Amino acid sequence: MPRTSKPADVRSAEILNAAAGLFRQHGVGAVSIDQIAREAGIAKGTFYLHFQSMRDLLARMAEATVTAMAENVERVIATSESSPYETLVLALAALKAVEADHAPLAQALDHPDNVDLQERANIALVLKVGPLLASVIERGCKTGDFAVEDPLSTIQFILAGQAFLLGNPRFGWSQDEHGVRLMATLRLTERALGARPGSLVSAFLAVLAGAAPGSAEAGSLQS
Amino acid sequence: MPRTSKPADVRSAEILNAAAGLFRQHGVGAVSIDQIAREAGIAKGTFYLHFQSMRDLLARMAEATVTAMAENVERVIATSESSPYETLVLALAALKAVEADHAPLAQALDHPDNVDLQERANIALVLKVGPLLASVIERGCKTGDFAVEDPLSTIQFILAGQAFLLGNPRFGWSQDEHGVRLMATLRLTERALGARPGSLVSAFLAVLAGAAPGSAEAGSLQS
Amino acid sequence: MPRTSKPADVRSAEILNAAAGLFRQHGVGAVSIDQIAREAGIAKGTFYLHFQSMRDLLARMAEATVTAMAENVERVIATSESSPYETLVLALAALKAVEADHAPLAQALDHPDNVDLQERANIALVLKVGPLLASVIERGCKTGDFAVEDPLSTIQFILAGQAFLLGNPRFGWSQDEHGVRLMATLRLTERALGARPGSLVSAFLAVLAGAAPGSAEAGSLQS
Amino acid sequence: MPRTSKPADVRSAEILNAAAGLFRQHGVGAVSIDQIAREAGIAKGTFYLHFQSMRDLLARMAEATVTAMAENVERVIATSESSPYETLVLALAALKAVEADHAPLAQALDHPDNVDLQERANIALVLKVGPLLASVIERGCKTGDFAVEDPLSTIQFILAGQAFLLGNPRFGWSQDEHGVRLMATLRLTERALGARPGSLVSAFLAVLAGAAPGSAEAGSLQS
DNA sequence: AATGAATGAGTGTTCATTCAT
DNA sequence: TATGAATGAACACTCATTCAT
Repeated sequence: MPRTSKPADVRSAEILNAAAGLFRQHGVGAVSIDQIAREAGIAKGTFYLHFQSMRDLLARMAEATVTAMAENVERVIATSESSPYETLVLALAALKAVEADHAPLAQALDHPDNVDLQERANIALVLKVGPLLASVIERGCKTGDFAVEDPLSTIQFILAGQAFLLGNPRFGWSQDEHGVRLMATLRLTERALGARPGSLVSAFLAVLAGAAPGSAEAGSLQS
Repeated sequence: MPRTSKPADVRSAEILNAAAGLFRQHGVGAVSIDQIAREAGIAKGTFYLHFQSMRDLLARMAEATVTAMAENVERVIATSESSPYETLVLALAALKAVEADHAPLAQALDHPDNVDLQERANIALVLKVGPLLASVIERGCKTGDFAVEDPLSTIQFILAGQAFLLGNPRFGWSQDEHGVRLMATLRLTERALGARPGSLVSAFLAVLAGAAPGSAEAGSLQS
Repeated sequence: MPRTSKPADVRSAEILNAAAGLFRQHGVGAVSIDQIAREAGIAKGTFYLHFQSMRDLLARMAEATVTAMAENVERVIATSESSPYETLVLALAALKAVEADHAPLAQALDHPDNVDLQERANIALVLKVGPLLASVIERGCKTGDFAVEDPLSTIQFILAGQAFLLGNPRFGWSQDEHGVRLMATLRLTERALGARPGSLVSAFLAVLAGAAPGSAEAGSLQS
Repeated sequence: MPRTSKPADVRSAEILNAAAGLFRQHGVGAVSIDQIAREAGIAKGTFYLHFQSMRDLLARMAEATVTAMAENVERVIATSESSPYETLVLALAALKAVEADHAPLAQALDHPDNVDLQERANIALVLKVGPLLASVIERGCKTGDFAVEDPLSTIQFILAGQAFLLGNPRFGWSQDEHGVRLMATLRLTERALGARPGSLVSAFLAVLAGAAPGSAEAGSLQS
């Protein structure tokens, strides 16, 4: 009822945050625009001043998340002065960090019902982040750390498998099952990249033990 | 209006088939129970005699599909007398065959809107078919054809990556892009399984050149 | 809340009547489907079981009204054994009678806001009833009672003028003003049809004084 | 954003014109105040500085149109030195001219959805222009050119019939059908006014053949 | 006199589910 | 078992109007 005017981008962000919170609690499919407006402290009509439709909201939320992820990864790559091994692991960890930073936005993607939203992000991730990581691998190929024929296709496959197998809450892995699969993923990645056996695994453990960028329990990108 | 009584399982199968056809055409989200009932030639109320809800229908449809896939793979494995290489490739081909044979049920999963349904199937696939293929790999480890520490986790990751990266219509890969990623996937699989370089790729090409195994012997989904 | 099932045509008629009543009170533009459903004692969803949309309702209501008018006029013409003069006047009176018979359906057209609805009826009236009356006039031309070159165009013009000038509540004529215009209309019609001066006027007065078919205060067709 | 201040009547006229243009394109029912404001180059709030509501806008637009028509007719009558026949025909032509000159305002009334607006104009026309033409007819009665008892009622009926039957796009007359009805109308008018057979028809044809009077000298609606 | 972001009641429509027959 | 008319909560979205600036 009190009429508070705010810059468009601030309002958009508030709505996006309100929506993300509700999505996390109930899943995208169970949240109405009415609820979002209420949560954001605005009238229903105001929602439509900033978003064309629910679909529009979803798209923009997914885009914002992946953009943040790509930016994070890019920064890490540009900054890193370590070996390709560690750069790759740092980049993967940076990906995970977005979930902590952009909470609850990123976490909204976790709900079992949000497959649609999650998928948009995953696909954009494979397409946007894939090339970034491929460049790291190519560098590794020159240094002799890696040996792959088709870095882009390979890393995209790995991102896809990881996003789907480890990032999907529906599998309902126990912590142990998750750990086993994470290790298998790292070993698979080592082999796929033609890296020295154990190299990525140890680099990953080193990062975990070290500055642990992003989140302590790091391990999966999406979940 | 003609009141035809049928055994419960026959009716269920008819409804499932009617639904699959509509899902393929319009996507799950755009199909109402009204339409399904009409397509199945029954009254709306009758639908609820056989399915508790739309959610129930979706779950059972996904389950039926994956069950058929698992049965197909199992049959291939039990029958095959070839090397583990070829058995594995035959099994993967049998998996794909279900999509062709069990149309329109299997194909319904292809529609962009049906991610939810598709995912249920993919997850069940990873959980059900993964162990079957893992057993083939274990056999290969004993014969020295493969060398992996954790066959189950590894093949599950690969199934996941493949299901997501190659099975998802939203990526919109061109035929070329698809081919590149398929080859990268096979090479990645070779390495991940510790197989001789080129072995899987050539086995796969051999199968392709051969009798296109799998599709011919496929059974019916609802049987 | 009590679930009462009725034949489709009965329900349709009930809804039509409920709608007509509300339209008369508030005008078509101010009546929501919610209100109609409440008035008809059904759930909102039930409305859509019988009418595709509000537009559909309007169209069917207008059609029903005009159909009744045309049938009334046709019956009068078929039955009448009087002179063309009287037949014509009787037919015009029968038109008016529909308002009494089909109340409140016909009266709904009276509200100032219902121009759209009213117009559909008026147009259908001109097109459907025009030819019927034209046939009477043609008969009159042969008997020498009338003398017109183009009976159809002429009577359609007269129906149009009368529907608009006398049937439109927005003019807000006083009873006197209305009477003056009615008489002028009759004299104009006499002349337009080439009838003997005073003939129609007196026939009209005779009908009024006689059996007064339809409604006592007859005089205008639409209002 | 540029805050341009203008006299109230200029702004009103601009808004009226903007609205008329949109009404013509989309029909009154499909035009929002948002659109009108945008078209007029003002903010939404400014609209309400000049018009109380949409209803108000419609009423004033109809009034403006008819006022222009009445002024046109009055000017013709005052100026004309011809016979009552020709004066009458000239006046009727001047009426039609407004539709051409005051486009898009006048033409907005032509859209099928704008019946409400059209009607307001038609009614005002009958009430305002009717008396003007009646005076011409009265003059004609004195000169013996016409012979009518009640000039006002008669000409009002004729205006009504003509406005409704010939001015209503919903009838969908073909050009031929329209022509037939126009001629019938003229003959009917001759008879109704007691004019010499053929007199009006030939006067009308003469005017058509002449300088297409009316359109040239028409004034501006908002002036 | 002008702005335009904010309001919120209101709309038409859908559809999973129920239940009297 | 089967029917299908009836239900009604829920939904996305619109738009005339207000008011703080």
